[in-house]
Amino acid sequence: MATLSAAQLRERQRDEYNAFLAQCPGHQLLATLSDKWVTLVLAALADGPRRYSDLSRTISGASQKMLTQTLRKLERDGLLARTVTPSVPVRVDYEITALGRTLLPIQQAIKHWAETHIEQVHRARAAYDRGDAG
Amino acid sequence: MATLSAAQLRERQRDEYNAFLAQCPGHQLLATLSDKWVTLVLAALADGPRRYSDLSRTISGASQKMLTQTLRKLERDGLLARTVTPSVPVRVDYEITALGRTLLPIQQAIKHWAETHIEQVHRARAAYDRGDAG
DNA sequence: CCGGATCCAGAGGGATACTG
DNA sequence: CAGTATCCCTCTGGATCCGG
Repeated sequence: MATLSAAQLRERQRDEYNAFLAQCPGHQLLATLSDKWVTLVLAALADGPRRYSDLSRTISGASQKMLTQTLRKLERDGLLARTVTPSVPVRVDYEITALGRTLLPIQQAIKHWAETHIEQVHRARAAYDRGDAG
Repeated sequence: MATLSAAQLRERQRDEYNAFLAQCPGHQLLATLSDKWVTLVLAALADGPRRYSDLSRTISGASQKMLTQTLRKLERDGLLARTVTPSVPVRVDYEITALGRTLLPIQQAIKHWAETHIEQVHRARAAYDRGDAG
């Protein structure tokens, strides 16, 4: 019998690729960037430090779970800094780091491409949905 | 009673934001870019046209469902072109479009940032996971 | 005030079988 | 060869309650 069935082989290759993806820097960045709330958080912090509750109000669509989770992830990646002031009700401030700031131009580039080409994309979609072949 | 409970208000704001996201060009692009297979497909087609089965072999981790779905989405967005040759076994070729090519520099920029800064991120993560506060 | 823990629904992704 | 249709399962994201 063969060492591996076709299905097993495919599965292994998929696993290998997933393992590769987990290592791939580009994909890690993409994963971060495309996170639903990351862009908002970074944008909110671009102007200066903010308190948790402040962010929560600004990014009003996010549940605290998601906001906290997003902030933790960004903090872990060194993209923003968390400062706890042990006053009586605790006070927590978040601030974008130098590393985090280097990400802003990338976001701008993406935004720029998107704004420049989105109409072409929309036209292509409209044509496709009409059933145009050429 | 109040017009809206706090929960209802939050829900509405979340819906509004989701609606906004669906319209936001930047996020649409991010959604495309961060799709698990898009990068691979675009990269595979950067050198020239390819047949479906060829792509399937190159991107061996993807199921046909995912490959087809990815190709369809990219075709719909006008990022690549699909050519059907009605020979006896049907032949389908995929080719990147001019619009699709303008995306490659963005991918490169992302890749570049990632490769340049990933070590800082990894160090930050290691420090964070060790429990370093500062 | 900040956020951890738990539970739950819905979307995304995959295996398999079938069609032109 | 190049898909389409179906079922299933994991994984993300959100609500809610609880603790420091």
